[in-house]
Amino acid sequence: MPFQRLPDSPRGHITREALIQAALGIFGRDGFDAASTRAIAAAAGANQALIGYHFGGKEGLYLAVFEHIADRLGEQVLPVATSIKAQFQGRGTRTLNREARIGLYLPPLLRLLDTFTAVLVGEEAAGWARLILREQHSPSRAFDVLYARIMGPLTDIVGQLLAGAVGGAPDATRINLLLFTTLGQALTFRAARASVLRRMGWQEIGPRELAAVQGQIRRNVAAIVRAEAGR
Amino acid sequence: MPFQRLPDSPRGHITREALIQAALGIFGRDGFDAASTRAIAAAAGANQALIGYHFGGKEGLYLAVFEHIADRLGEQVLPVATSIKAQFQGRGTRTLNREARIGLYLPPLLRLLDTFTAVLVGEEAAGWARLILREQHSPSRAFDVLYARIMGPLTDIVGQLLAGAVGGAPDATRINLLLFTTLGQALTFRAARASVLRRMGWQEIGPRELAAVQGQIRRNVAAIVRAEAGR
DNA sequence: GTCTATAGTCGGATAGAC
DNA sequence: GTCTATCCGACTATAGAC
Repeated sequence: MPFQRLPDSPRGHITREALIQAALGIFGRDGFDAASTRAIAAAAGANQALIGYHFGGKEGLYLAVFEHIADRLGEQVLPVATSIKAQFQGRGTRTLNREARIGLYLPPLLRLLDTFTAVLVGEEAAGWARLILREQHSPSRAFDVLYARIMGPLTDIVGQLLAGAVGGAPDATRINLLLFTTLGQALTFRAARASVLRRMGWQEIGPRELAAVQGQIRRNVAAIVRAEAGR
Repeated sequence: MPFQRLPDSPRGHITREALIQAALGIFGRDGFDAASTRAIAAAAGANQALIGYHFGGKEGLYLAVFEHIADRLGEQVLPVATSIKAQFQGRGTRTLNREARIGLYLPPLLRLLDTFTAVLVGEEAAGWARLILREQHSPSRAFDVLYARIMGPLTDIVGQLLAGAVGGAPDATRINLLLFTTLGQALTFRAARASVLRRMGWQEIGPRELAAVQGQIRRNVAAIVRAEAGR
């Protein structure tokens, strides 16, 4: 007996979503402090007082924006990540030799990094980046949301793949250093974007440039993993 | 006949410096928008109206802060960089074989990266980072100052060392991709600091942690360079 | 749930005395 | 060069009608 579930009070729900969407854009463009609730309300086509009603205030809206970011990021990178994870469920690595380990774990690692890089330099992440980097500098409750839902699961999986490829415990310091130096290779193209564009002479990081970046990261990570596995 | 040179109007000069110093701290902690000229003046022990007098306004002070950052960064990384550069003045790379190139260019590259990493994760860069990352997202005139005086020269030298080690033109796309993926390995530990600390279980990135990071980056870059030079 | 109106604050800039 | 005093705009939050 299939029937359409009614969203609880449709009007309010629509307003909420519009405000979050607008806030994402304005917070992302101007940063938390420079963004005004007036501008957000205007962009959402909603009344400024409704921010107080729906989210309690500017900070509450900011937190709701991070929930939204976590949703979207989760949709984009976690499916790839968890499908890979499932593939290796409960598989021991002790029995494999060096070449077998690399052959098994490196390809999915490189695929996951491709996805991560694409999301990171993509259009949509531009606004998120400013907010996320702000949280990295002075973490608030929003960082907890982000870490629990995205950073944690993501680093877990990349760490497991790295550990599988080079051998060792997934949470050992050595693997974690490998992990962050690996992710950092992609992160630069977002965090140091202006410097990259200026030196490269690029106007944007479009599909062509993305492919070049992904290729370089692939080669780098392959080289690193082979070197680290070689002892 | 040695005599003390009088700074041009001593009082004003002292006030200027105090304001810049205070602004560095407050802009760095709170960001440009959240920082107030009142708080900066208070921290400097100066009068709020003097910001207008000396710098024309908040934005002028912000720019002056970047000049200061460029000064300090220049003192910390450029000496190492230029001493290395002098060492390779006018040296051609065509005549060297693979092993000779690596032996010649890799060690100074790794030394320079050590310095870069140390400065980046160091205490003093904490405040700068927020401001610099903001400029990477939406570059203003302050970015021009920073790029011309620091990022440009630094990337030039690292690019030359990489080009020397793997062979090729220093400004080719391939070298530039190598360059940014290399620098990015250090950048993460500043830009994604909160995530690093949480996953690593570190309280701070002190001398011990810095050494571990530097070691990993050394091994990574060595592996990458050897792989890239190998064709 | 949505609106108007406004209270209450705080910010950057600046005039003008010293 | 430095200070006090103040202007004026912009902001967030909220009271209260609908």
